[in-house]
Amino acid sequence: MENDSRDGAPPGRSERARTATLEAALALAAELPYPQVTIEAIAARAGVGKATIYRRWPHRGALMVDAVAHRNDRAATAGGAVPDTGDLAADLAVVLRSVVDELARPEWDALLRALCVEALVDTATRARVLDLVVAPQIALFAERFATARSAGRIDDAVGDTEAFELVVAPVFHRWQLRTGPLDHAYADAVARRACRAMAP
Amino acid sequence: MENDSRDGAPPGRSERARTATLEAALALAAELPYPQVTIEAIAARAGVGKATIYRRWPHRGALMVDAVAHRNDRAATAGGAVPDTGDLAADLAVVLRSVVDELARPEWDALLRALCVEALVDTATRARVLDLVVAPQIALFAERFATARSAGRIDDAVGDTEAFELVVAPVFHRWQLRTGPLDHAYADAVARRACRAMAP
Amino acid sequence: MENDSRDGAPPGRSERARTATLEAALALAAELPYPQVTIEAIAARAGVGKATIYRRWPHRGALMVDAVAHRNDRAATAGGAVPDTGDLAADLAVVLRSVVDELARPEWDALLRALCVEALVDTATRARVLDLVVAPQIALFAERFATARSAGRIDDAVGDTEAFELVVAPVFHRWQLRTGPLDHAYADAVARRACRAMAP
Amino acid sequence: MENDSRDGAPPGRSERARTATLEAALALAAELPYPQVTIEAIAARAGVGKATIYRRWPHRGALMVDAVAHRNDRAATAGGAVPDTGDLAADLAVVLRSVVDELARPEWDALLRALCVEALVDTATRARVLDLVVAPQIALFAERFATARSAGRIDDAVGDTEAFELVVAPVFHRWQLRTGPLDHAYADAVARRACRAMAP
DNA sequence: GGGTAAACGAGACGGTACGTCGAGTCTTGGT
DNA sequence: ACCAAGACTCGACGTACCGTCTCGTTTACCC
Repeated sequence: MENDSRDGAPPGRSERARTATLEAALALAAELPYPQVTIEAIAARAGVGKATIYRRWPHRGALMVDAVAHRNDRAATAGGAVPDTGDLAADLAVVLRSVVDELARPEWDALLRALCVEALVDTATRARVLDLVVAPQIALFAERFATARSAGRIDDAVGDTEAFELVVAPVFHRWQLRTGPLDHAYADAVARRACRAMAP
Repeated sequence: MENDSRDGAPPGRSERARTATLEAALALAAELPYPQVTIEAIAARAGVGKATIYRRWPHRGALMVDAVAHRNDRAATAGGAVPDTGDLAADLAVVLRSVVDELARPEWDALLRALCVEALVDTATRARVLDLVVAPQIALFAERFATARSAGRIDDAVGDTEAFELVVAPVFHRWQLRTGPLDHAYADAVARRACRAMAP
Repeated sequence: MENDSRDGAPPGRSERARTATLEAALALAAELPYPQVTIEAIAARAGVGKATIYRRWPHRGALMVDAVAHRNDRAATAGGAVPDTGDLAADLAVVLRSVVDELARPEWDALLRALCVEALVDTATRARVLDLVVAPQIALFAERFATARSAGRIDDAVGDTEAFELVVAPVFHRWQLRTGPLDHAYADAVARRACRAMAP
Repeated sequence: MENDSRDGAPPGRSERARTATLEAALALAAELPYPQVTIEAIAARAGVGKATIYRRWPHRGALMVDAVAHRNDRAATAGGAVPDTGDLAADLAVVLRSVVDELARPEWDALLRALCVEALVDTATRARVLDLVVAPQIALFAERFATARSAGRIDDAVGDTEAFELVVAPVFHRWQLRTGPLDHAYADAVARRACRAMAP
């Protein structure tokens, strides 16, 4: 169960090095401005040689993606699936509120910003972010969307990704550009509006 | 006589150096991966001393923001105001299509990614981006929103920023994370859904 | 009386600028490591524009030579001529002792080191040092040497320069390389040995 | 295996980098005005990173001293010991002539001037010059002085350093300030006079 | 005594080198 | 056999001066 280097790397004696590296990356991303989260600093913090890092990841971006995925493995991210009380807007509001709360925590905020930077700078990294971080998030919503769709609350023409975007994009946008306060009120408003947008 | 600096800005005697720097920054951002858009490269391309750049801008981020603002000064942003045919969804669709088209142009795509990177890395830069780039965009929509609001197509509770986010955020999200194709069809769908979301 | 720029420069309104520059150069040479005695620092200290300095001197070396000459104009350097008590060795010892004392004063030490650096780095400057600083020193000894020569204490084959070198070179050498203590005892020994060396 | 650094010196793994740096420094000092002998130029010429130089030497001065010492290691200094024909003046004249000849070679002249500049600018460097360059020279004379002393040609009160200075200082002085021609005739005269000066 | 030209202070300009830091590669020792 | 440690080359960082160049602003001289 993932005790192996992610991409079929030689069975590598030390899972330890891998874990230490990922943890160090997470820790540094949380406590330093991102440009100071250098491979050198990560290696030092992890008590690992730089070569050991380069042997496993081609660049910092790839490492950071794995670090976030690693973190998400440990804590089933945003509390698992979307609740289903029958009231779609309310259920989405609950999730968005918790998303907003997480984004308010500096570590997670910094980590996500780091991830976005890497995704913006390199296309391949962006694809990895999509697969390992965004797609799982969409999957968490998919089930609830399916229910809502069969209850006639979501237009059949609106796919899971599209629905996800209607719900999450405004929060993402406001988080990244800080066009306004990112609070529970905003989460509620977005949930409500998104429901209307998706309605048949 | 061109011996004037921007807006009574402190020092800058020669506008020439300023302009050359901004143009060089734009050109390099368009043709190189962003990490290679170094101050050194910009200075060389602009035929300007590094010190001249550092005398005007504290870091690359500030310079890039000004470069984008400079570009927007020259080309009245994305074609000026939002059209008003009376059909809000159609009008927004027109704008979103042109936004999508612009984002498909590699130079603008690269430039915007650069801007986002800087905004993600430094809070002060993010604020500048908001003021100099995002706010003007919102302003372009504001008039149309006002009309729509008085025509009863937008809920009075939805402010300009909020409305802007409902319209633009999904496109922004898809552009940044490439969760799906970013084309005219998507622009139309988003415009339509956003209108419903904003309705009273 | 030297109230004019040294080399027939246009009648130059301000002797003040010239003097202030030279004094600033002397002051800085006395208080800073020589590499920090920059034209920029001298200009700032003198309250003078950099261009004003470059208008008068082609490089720092030329400026420093003039500065030393300026200083020597003010204070008839090492107390004027060599005494003549009839005892050559004793007379020379008196002078060498005062030379040693001067070299022990940090300002003069630093200034001379600066001068030597410039002379070592540029041939033209070396020539100027020779003319404006060393030759006058030799001249101070010449009269005493003449007396000694007619008293049969100096071989007629030994010219003034040669005699000067026999007397001063060991002190200069020891000052520059610190091969040993540079004190009155050494001054006396050198004076005595030099007399024997010069004898017919 | 050449993997050894100088004298059990702390880090330096590759002797290659060290040697290349020293040779480059010597070459550049011989062919450029000293202010152009920059660390950057040395690194480039040596095919070595600047950091590698700074890792080994704190400033250019220290590097130049080692470079000269390195050169002297390769070519047993100025032809080895002072000859001993029984005639002290003649023996010293031979040596001084070869010193004069060496100083006439532009490379050695330039190198020595560089060394003097560094010694004049920094006290610690001066001490290193003394230890690594001057002291060995004195040692070469010491043996001959000892012989001469027991032959009653040198006053017992004149130590090796003092004797060395009497012999070499005039040449050094004339070399540095060019008070007159630096040729064999001068070498002979100085040797002769120095012998008289040292006599009991 | 007012008008003009020069020299001035200030300091921005295009450059070069500084000394530092990190990237990514490679070598050495230790376990 | 693999790994931490860290030296290696390379290149960008941000700073400091270089020597040149505009700028207005004083003077000092000549009408």
